[in-house]
Amino acid sequence: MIFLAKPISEAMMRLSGSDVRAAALDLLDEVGLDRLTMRGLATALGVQNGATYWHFKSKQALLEAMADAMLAGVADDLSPLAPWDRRVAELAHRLRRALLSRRDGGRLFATSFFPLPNALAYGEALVGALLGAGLPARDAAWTADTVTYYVVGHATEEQLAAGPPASAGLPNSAGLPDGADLPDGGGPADSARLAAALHPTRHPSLIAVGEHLSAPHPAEHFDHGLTLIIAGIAARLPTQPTPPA
Amino acid sequence: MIFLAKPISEAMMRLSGSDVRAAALDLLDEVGLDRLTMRGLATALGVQNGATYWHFKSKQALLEAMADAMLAGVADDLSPLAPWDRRVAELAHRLRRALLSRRDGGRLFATSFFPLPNALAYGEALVGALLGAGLPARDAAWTADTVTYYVVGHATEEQLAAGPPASAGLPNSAGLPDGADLPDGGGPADSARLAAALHPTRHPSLIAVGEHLSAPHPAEHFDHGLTLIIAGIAARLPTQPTPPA
DNA sequence: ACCTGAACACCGTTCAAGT
DNA sequence: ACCTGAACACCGTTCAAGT
Repeated sequence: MIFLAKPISEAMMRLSGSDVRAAALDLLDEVGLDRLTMRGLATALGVQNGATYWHFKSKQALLEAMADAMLAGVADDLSPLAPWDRRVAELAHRLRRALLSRRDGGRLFATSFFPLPNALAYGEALVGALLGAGLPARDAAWTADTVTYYVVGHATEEQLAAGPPASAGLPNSAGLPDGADLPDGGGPADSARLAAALHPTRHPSLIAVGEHLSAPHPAEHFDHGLTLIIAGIAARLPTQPTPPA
Repeated sequence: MIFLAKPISEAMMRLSGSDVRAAALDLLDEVGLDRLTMRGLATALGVQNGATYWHFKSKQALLEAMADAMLAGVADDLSPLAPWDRRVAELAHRLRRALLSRRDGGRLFATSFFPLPNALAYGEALVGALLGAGLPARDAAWTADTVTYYVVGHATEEQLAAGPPASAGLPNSAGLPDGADLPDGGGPADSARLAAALHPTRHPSLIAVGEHLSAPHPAEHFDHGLTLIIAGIAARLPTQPTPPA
């Protein structure tokens, strides 16, 4: 009993940086980004308030580490012989999946800064695919930005539409009845608010497309825009689209 | 003197909701979104702490009002006879300009919710242009989303790259020497950090496009992606692109 | 109607001191 | 090396009471 290699209980265990990061990601799923607090994290870890600051110098540093951890594996084993457009689509889908894997993951990533390892691996693979398609350096870099803005923007909106019960109002909403009533998030409330704001003569086009303004099938919605962007890339490729004439 | 229609000094004046909103937008320019505080706003207005809560029920409500005020006029006088692609480009440029008109305007808009009047007017004009191009309802609605994600994502990144001295670290950085040393923001520091993180064998593509990763000409960078998206829209139009064969 | 004064329930961060 | 205890300097929000 005395020389157990790993203690069974986690209580009284010393923390590692990745313990802190993992607990922070779990807490994020529980409470959302706006309610994620260093004090709450310390409580979840069973330590005192300042303890986490030995592992991360600031909340911002922890958030960046969380963002990058969320992207683990996004660029792994990407088939290098697949055509460029399939590789781009695959990377976009993987980034989307990574961002959706945690509550408010899109916003978390968006407020982070760039040069962390998994984000770099994603960028490397994406730019590589675009260079492979024949784009010149400048176009490859800038096109990668366009794709990434789209993926992050889409994921952020999707998560905002799905789950603002705990993160919409700022930190305080203290006495909510913990309602897990609605099946799929906050969609219906949002689209009702939107419908109420539409005006028959001022917003004829919005009313004409009405039902499609709040997309109930985010995956289809995502693919629509992604396909659009990839079509735009293809249309500008040096040689490919129009056979010589 | 006694019956002056409008008092000369603003001191002791009662506030209107738009006074509060305007002061909040000015304060945003001064301190950035992360340091924008209800208490600082009250101080700037020369009133006590809780005074602003008579005009806006919460900080979130004020932020939404600010976001929409920032968009004032985005959809005004849009030439209805211009071709669809010019109208889309014009709207995208106008939204960009609106977001850039205030510090952290992109982030402010992104964390806001949708159905406010100026945002609706923008959406109406954009969807109208896309319907006019011949897109079916669903495609028009979803394509408008794609364009808007791009514009907001781009503006957010541009402002993040340009000005994080006051909003990068969370609210506390108390004792900074108020340095207005660097000419154009924080660009060089960021690209140095990025260059340092690049690894010759792990990131060959990123290194190959190196100089283009941090774009010094945001307007060109913006147009690149916008043109790409518009080309993607054109490529999917029901009839236009390929003459019958 | 509009604001003050004062409180309530929080925050992120630092840092001597302990082990 | 890793954490405690306690403090510092803040927050958003509410609300009786004033005018």
